[in-house]
Amino acid sequence: MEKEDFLRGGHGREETHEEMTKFDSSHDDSHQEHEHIKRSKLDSTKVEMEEAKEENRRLKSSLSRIKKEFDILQTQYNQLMVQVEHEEPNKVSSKRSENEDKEKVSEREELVLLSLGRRLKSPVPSGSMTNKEEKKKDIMEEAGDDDRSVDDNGKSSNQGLNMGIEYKDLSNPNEKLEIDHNQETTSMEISNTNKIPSENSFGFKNDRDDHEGEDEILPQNLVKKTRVSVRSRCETPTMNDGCQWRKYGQKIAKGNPCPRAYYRCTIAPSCPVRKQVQRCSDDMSILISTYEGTHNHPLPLSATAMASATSAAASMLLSGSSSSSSYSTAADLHGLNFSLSGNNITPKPKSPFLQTSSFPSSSGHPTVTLDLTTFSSSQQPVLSMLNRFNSPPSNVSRSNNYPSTNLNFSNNTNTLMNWGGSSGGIHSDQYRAAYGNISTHQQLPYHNVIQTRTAGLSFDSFGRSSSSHPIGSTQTNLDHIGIKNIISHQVPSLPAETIKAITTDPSFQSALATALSSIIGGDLKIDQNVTRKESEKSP
DNA sequence: CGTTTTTGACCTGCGC
DNA sequence: GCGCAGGTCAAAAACG
Repeated sequence: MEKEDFLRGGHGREETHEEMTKFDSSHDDSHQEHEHIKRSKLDSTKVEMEEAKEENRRLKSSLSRIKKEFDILQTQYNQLMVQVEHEEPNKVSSKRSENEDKEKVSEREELVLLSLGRRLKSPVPSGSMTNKEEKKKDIMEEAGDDDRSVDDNGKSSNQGLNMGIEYKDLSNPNEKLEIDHNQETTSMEISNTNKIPSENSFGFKNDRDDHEGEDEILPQNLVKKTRVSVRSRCETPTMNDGCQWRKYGQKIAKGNPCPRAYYRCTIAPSCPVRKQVQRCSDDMSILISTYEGTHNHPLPLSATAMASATSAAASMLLSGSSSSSSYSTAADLHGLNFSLSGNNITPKPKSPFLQTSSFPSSSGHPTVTLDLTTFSSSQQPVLSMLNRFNSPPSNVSRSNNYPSTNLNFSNNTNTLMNWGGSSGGIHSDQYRAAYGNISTHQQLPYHNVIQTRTAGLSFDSFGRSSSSHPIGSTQTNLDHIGIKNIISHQVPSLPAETIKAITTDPSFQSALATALSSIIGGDLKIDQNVTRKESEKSP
């Protein structure tokens, strides 16, 4: 018994011991592994936490910076208002005193708003009134709906970035400059406080300036006619810019065998935004999309990106025009080329910008052109980011060498811009791959990238040149992000100082920043929906 | 059947 | 005033 027990027990014990030892050792191993994994997980979590904290800090500092900027702008606005009030009596004409309302209206019109935010108008079915009535209504609304706009802003979802230019009431300081860095609303104003001269800065022949009764109409028309033209290489009939368009006409323009198609925005029934699409006669692969007007509704994010980019261009046009004496004739501005080219690899023998015979801008509208047809091999574009929203993965270089400090509008060398609807929207992994790199390399929020250095010459928010403006402290160093390249040699009438001034214009930068932010921080679902719809339309 | 596209007619502005 | 060109309208056709 004892022996048996001993043997059994001993054996059993031994066995158990062995097993225990085995178990212990294996358990130790696995435990150690487990611990190791746990520790590494913990470490990575800690790292993530640290990163999050760091990000949080950055965001906080950015927020405080933005607040400061806002304060500065508000102060400026107040000062300006005081100034305007002081100046007013000197300017008073007998007719003005007769009609003070008109005066206020014209004052409002001196302030050009590049609204990247939402500004609702009461949606009146456009079909219910004639064209003239509608135009009249537009004018009346522009002049008189300021109170409502505050209300509307409150109501709005603030998601949209309106491409285009509006007039805004000076009397509401809260609406002065509105930059929501949650990337939902960005509003930018450029005031032509220098006055739009008879031969105004856009070079319009302005017969009506003599007629004071029509003063309020003229600048309105002037701004309404400001267009932003986007040249891009695109195989599809239309460029998918995120908006929904309905074709309402087609014409064969003189000098171009390709028909010009006319589209209007159908996101909102009363949206006045129009688009013209035409192929370049010299290079059929180039699609010229010309935008005109201001969206009065929230835009899908992909559209906001394009809208902000084009707004930036329009802003540039306005800034340049209001600041440079060289803009005295239509020829100077007309065809101001907002070329987004980087280092042109293949120099063009003849600038396509100058082929105005087939160019939409030939109609006499001041037009800014974003040229997305010239490429740079080393620089990553802002607008190719837009492209990412719409292009199939094969068309997008999965760049691991994103020079986040050297953003450019130009596209990748061999990438054909594919804005067309054949794509199904951005692939999120692609998006992550692209922008993950930015964060890996530098992890800079866009405004950190933007606000890097102070440029010597700047514009104030009203388009006037100033060398020591408070905003200068937050100047974008556009050189730093490669945006200097957007002013190309194709703007011969602009002096270098002006070019620098334009590119350092805070308004311009804001718009760019918004464009960037709306791209980088965007919610892709909306975009995908829109893109899907667009792709369904495409043949 | 509702929406979009097509397309000829019409409107508007501009130059002569 | 006329002609031209750009832009828009709206009915019909096409489409989903």
